[in-house]
Formats: sequence, C-alpha cells, structure tokens
Amino acid sequence: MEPVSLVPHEGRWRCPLQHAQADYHDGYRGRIFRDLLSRSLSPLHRDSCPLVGDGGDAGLVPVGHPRREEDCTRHPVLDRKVRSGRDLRSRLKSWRGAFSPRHCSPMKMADATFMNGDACVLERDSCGFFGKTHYPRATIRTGFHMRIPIKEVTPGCERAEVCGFVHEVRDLGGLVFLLVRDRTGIIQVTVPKKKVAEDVLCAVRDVSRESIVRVSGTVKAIDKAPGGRELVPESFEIISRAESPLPLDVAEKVPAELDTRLDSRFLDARRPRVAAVFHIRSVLARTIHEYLFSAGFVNITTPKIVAAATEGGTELFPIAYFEKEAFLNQSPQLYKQMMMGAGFEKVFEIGPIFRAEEHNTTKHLNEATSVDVEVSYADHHHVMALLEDLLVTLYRRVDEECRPFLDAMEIKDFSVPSCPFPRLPYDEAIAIAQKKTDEQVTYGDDIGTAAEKAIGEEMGGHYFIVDWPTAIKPYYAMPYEDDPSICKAFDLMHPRMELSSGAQRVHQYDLLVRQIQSKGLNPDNFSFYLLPFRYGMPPHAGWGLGMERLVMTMLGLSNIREAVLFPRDRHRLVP
RNA sequence: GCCCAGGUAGUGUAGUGGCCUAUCAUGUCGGCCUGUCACGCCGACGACUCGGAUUCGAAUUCCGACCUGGGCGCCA
Repeated sequence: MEPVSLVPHEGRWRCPLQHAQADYHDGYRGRIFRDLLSRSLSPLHRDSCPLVGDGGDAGLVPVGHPRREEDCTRHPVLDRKVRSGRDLRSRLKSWRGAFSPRHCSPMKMADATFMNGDACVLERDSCGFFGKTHYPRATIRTGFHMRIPIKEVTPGCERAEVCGFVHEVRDLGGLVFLLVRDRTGIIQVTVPKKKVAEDVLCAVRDVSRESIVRVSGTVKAIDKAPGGRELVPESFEIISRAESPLPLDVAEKVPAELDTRLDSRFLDARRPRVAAVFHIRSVLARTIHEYLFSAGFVNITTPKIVAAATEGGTELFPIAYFEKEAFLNQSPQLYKQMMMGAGFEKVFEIGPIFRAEEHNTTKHLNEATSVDVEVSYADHHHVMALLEDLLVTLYRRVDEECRPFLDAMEIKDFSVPSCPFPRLPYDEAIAIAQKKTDEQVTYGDDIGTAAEKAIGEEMGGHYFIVDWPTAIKPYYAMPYEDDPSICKAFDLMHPRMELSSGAQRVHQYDLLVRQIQSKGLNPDNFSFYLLPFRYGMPPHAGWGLGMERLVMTMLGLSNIREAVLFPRDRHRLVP
C-alpha cells in the first residue's frame, strides 16, 4: 500500500478515493474530518498522514501508512514527527486539547496505529474506557461506516455507503429500483427482492419518496444504470421517513407554481435546478469578497435599525424601538460615507436593505441584498471601472466554476460580457427613449420602465447611464463644477433592468447642506451624518449593487423571487 | 397605490347555466410484473377559496372579502 497521495480539490487538499472514501460529510463527521484534513494538509504538513474519522464506531482511521517503520509521520496537530502508534497515542492528551470542545465532546476519540496496511484503532467510549478494534486493510480502503458523496461512487468502487433522499421508486415486482439523491448527484439502488436480506426488503417496502435513507452495499458496473453503476444494498436504513403526499413534486413530473414552491421552499430547493441558483449565488458572494479583499477593501457592518431615512424618496418600514420610533435601513449609504470620514479609504458591505414600497413586480423585493462599496480619493470614473471589472470577473468565475450548475439549469448560452461597458449620457438615453417609444419622455424625467426597455434593446448589453440631472439624483451626488445642473452619478444597466447606481459624492460640508435643503429635506435630521464632513472628509465615490438583480439577470430568471431563498414581497412574510 | 387576469383533488390542469355523480396527468393505497430509467398494466382514493345575491337549477352569472399572477407607478 502506497502512502496516501494528496490532490487539490475544490480549494482543499484531499485524499483520492481509493484511500479514503470520505469527504464532505455534514455535521460532526465532516467537521472532524475536514478539521483534521485541513490541519494535516497545510503546506507545512504536506507529507503527514491524515486521520479520517466518522465519529461513530470506527473512531479515527489513518489513511495510507508509512512503508517502513522509519518512515516517520508528522503528526497533524502537534507538528512533530511521530515514530509509532504508541508514540502517537502518548500524545493523545495534548492532541485532544488542540480541538475545541464542540468538536470533541460528542465524539468518541480514538488513537490508531497500523501495521501492514491494517489499522488498529483505540476507541474511547463516553465513560472513558478504551477498547481496541482491528480493522483490516480492506475495510479502511472501502470506507467502513463511511458515507461517501454519490458522485464519487464510480463503477470502479467495490463497495459504498451513501446517504440521501429517495428520489424515485420503481417497483418492477421481483426487482425494485430506487434513485437516491444527495447534493452531488443521483445513484440507482437496485434491490433484487429474492436475493437481499429480509430487513432490507422490509425497509424498501416501507420507504416513501423523499425519505432520508442510508444504503450500503456492493457497487456493480452496469451500462444500463445511470452513471454506469448501481448499488446493491446489504443494508438499507430509513433514517427519516417522509410523509406523503408531498406538498410539491421534487422529481418534477408535475410543475408547481412559484407560490406553491415558495410555501415549501425547503422541498423546492431539493430540486437540482433550484439548488443551482443558490450555489451560483454563493460563488458570486465568495468571489465578491475575494475580489474586494484582494483590492484592499475593508469589510464593514452597518446598522439596519436606524432613526431616520437616509435619502428620502423611498418608504421605510417603521419599527418600535423601545420608547423611540425607528426604521429598517434602506441603504448603508450614509454609514459607508461616514467611514470615509473615519479614514478607512476602501470599504464594502454585503447586507440586507429594506424598502417599504408597495410594489408587486417580478423585479422588486421588500428585503433585498445590497453589495455596497465606497472608495476615498476616487471619482465616479474610478468606481465605474471597479464595478464593471468586478461584474466581468463574476461572470467569468461562474463560467469557469459553475458549469454543472449551469447545466442543471439548462443554461447553454452563458456569455461573459467584456469591458469597458458603454457610457451613455443621460440626455442621449432620453433621446433614444423619445425615438423608440410612444411615451412622452422629456429631459429631467426619471427613466421609466418602457424607456428603460427601449434603451436596453438599443444598447444590447451592460451599459452605464452617466451625467444625470442633479435634480433627479440624491443630494449626496456631486454636481459637475462646470455645469451644476448635471452630476457625477451613474446607473449600471442590464438590458432588462437597473443593477446598480452610484456616484462621486459631495464631500464639502457647505455644499452638502445646500443640496439637502434644495431637496426639501431638513439638515437638522442628518446631523449625525453631516458631522464627519466638518472634520476632514476625503473626496470619495461608491455604488450599491443589487445582488438579486445580478443573479436574476445573469441566470435569466424570470422572477426576482427565484434569486432569493425566502423572498419578502408585498404579500409574503412566511416562511 | 392604480389597471388587467385568475382562484377546481397534495401538485399541475379541463370544464363559462341543466349533459358534472366534475376531465386528464401526476400522486397515494391495493393487485400483477426481474432491468426500469417520466417503467408498464388493472382497480380504488382524493377538489369547485369564503360569504351573500340572481335562478326551478350555479364550479359556471352578479356583489363583497381574502388570496394569487401579470403590468404600471415608485424604486435597486
């Protein structure tokens, strides 16, 4: 048996399948396993011998083993060479201390040694007594008591244990086919009724669709089966039985309306095409973090409970805050600007925003996620360049990393936009709208839905609308010095809708006060916000990007509610 | 907030005054079936959002409530 070799996989080091058919467990098993693996596989410990634990009967099992006694194994946690199992065992106490109690307390901890490929595992029960269990090499190799991801069950496996949902049951009489699904894929479990044990047969007869089962048995390479392999169970356990009928059909034989789906979102999200949206959204969030951190941004968190409106305009949700009146924040705008006054220079926040508008459309939510960015010593050109580069980076990342999810959604024509996006001055945008629509559109109007659609068709891809009239943008947008009737504000548009708006901000106290007044607002209500502008405020610019709209336009979703797990709209407060 | 369209088994649907004891599919239950892959076949189960009105008779027409979808306004 060769020492275990480690391969990079989805950003982590892991053992190839033949050595340890275990990874990505949820719950304690996964945490222990990953924790051990990540500790042991830092570059310093590249050659160490990882331990694999399932937290159950098997305790912790070393994967691979040194070829000779003198092949020392670097202990994963102690970072020192361990000569033998006995040595390893003697370090158990301090080794245990390296884990937090939440990792250890429910587990049976174990120590292990190995000879000739076999493992001898010392297990401790809850009373603290040690027992000794001998696991032959074959057992380790096949992952005894180990759940493995379904996609990693290949025709080459001898044995496998999988856990997941019962996707479908097809009972042919003497032969039953069950499809078992986890987040990685679907495997066919084939039950020849005359050949399996009585308890397996009982469980198979009793199981319902979408129940959670654990199945272990032998893997057979069969061309007729999906994925070229099937699992013939030696044990079949119903871990959690699903009631029937189901609120909606997970196997997608019968379509369900969005409203029905949202009522049972947990079931809806079991459907691979729905789950794909949120896996991609997760990749987007991770990429935004990576991008902004590597560009030197500081992540901040600002209050969602506020005393007053930030911008006027939109309706706010009032809440009772002890003896005071308060609101849910519509935007982190004022707070991220204040952090410019704090000298943070580059900040970002990805967080919820709340709008109490009674709109009820496919592109509005009452609770949305905003990606907010603010940069000191920057103007609107700088932050537009940042925004378009980020957007292209996100598209490229999804294109590179999310193929299986795009396939699950049957998106075939995913294309990455290219920089730079056109900068369309507001007056030209109005001219296009006037030319292409019947609606009365004049300079100084906000761009309505029909105009937005007409301009989007003309532009064909992402574009910026720049040089807006100062009158229709918020007070914090910086007017041009040579023509104060227009300002350094911009909107990032997708042909279907607005994705982001931003501006270079007013950083001069006197001008800001005048602009607040000119919008008919009372500067006294903004004193907390205005204060930093009196004690040295760098020039700055920023934007806010609607996360759901980004997901929606990127994936061609017809309704923005598809881009949120649990949307909040005019009528929906539950779940 | 305004306008339009809807509300029929768990799910998705057909039915626009009497042929409705309400269609079909899926599902669930029972029966048959050893290579299915939307398995197939046979049988059963299961619904007209609520309240009021018109009518001999209402799932169907009218009024109201509640809920839903779409559009607009406003917004990101």
